[in-house]
Amino acid sequence: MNAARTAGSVPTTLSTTLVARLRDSIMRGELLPGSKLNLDRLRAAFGVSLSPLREALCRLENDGLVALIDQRGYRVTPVSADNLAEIIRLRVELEGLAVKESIVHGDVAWEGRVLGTLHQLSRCKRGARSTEEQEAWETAHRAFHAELISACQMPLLMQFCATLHDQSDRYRRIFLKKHQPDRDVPAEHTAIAHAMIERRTRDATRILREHIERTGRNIQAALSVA
Amino acid sequence: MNAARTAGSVPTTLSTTLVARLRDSIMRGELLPGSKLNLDRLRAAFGVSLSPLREALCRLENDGLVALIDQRGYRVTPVSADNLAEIIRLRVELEGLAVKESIVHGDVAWEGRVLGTLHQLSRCKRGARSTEEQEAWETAHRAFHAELISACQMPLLMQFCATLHDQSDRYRRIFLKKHQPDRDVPAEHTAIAHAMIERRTRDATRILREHIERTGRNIQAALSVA
DNA sequence: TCCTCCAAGATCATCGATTTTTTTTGTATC
DNA sequence: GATACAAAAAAAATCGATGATCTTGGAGGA
Repeated sequence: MNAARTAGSVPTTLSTTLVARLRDSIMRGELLPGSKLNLDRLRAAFGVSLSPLREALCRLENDGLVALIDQRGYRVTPVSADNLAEIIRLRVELEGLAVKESIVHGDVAWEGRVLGTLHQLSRCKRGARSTEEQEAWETAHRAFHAELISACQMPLLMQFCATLHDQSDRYRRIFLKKHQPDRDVPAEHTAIAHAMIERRTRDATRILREHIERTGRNIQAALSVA
Repeated sequence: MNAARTAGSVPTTLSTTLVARLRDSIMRGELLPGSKLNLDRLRAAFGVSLSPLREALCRLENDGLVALIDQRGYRVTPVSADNLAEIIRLRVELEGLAVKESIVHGDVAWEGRVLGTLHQLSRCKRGARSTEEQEAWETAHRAFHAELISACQMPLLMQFCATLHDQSDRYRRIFLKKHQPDRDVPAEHTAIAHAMIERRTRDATRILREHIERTGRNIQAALSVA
């Protein structure tokens, strides 16, 4: 899963391109949680045939963004407080484990990549005006978190983390649209990166946990109002 | 994922039926790890068209049993010592977490279901002669492990565990085909079940870990010979 | 003898149309 | 006015065929 995002190669098939386009629509909340996905309308909207569309949707199922019910088509995965709570809980557990392993196995090249993505992220403006700036921040943010755990030498774990991260991002992007950052997020990112590079395992996992859980609480608050 | 297996409803679409049939073929090792899956031959072999076949394969990707490469078709997921090691490691971590939560949230009905599946498992003969008996044991074994963690109230975690369990089962079924059980597996199952019901969290997680890791070591041994 | 390039065959990806199932709508009955 | 049934419409699932891409094997040249 996340093939279109993690693979370095250029997407060559229509299906693969569609996966990315559909994912963006869902992540941005254009396709609302729980809403039915009419295949014929989607087909027309994206200008493709049914085969690649079905395949793309099937691949999004891996990422937990859509769900298929036999004879009844696809729906965007619904949101709920319970579901969000589990995502947060699992992110803490799994990213925590991945961070520990990354600290053990990371070499100098990895340290460089972590600082590199941190720098790129710092150059993006949060709460940006334009959509492009916002997208740039999202991409950089995702890349940074992926890089932190990239040295853990556990591909499956990295995949689980990426899936959970995507799902949690969807909640954040839908429910914290107008939310002004109430805390110094860049400082938190810097703190995590340095703790990891300096092999302060306890600090790294603690800061990461607080980082994830605080975002989770903010979303929960917005979710319970809606 | 694992929809065909976990859902109580009867599979109604061709795709859903195909998922189960293909899964069995891969789990049994009939379709060899790393082997290319020729769509045309599979289509003919199963007597279906390309559309449901592609969809079924796509769904098996979720379970990590096949992998798609653009313009180059599907392959059965290859096996490796590293991959197995990660599966074992993650099973210990994730099932361990799920067991703890299940112990916290499990009620009397759950205790009953655990003992029920344990009993059914005990009535199946391991290392059975016939294929049917072997399949019956596999099904009962999977159901037992699923029931242990069914009270954890974390659907995503249960899904992760089911996926990892399937993958680890594939290794066991392929590489321990002729393997005679070298230990008292039924006693281990009984010990885990009772530890959980009696809320001895430390015992439960420890026995489960040993259970998983010992099987893992046996497979690793067979794998390194092959 | 070995390498490179090209054409033929095989295979994957996509399409438009058909079949099957579900959902909606309209009508008759209680 | 509500409920049950039947027909029509909508939608999903599947199919067979076409177009695009990759792979294989052989001819030509170094």
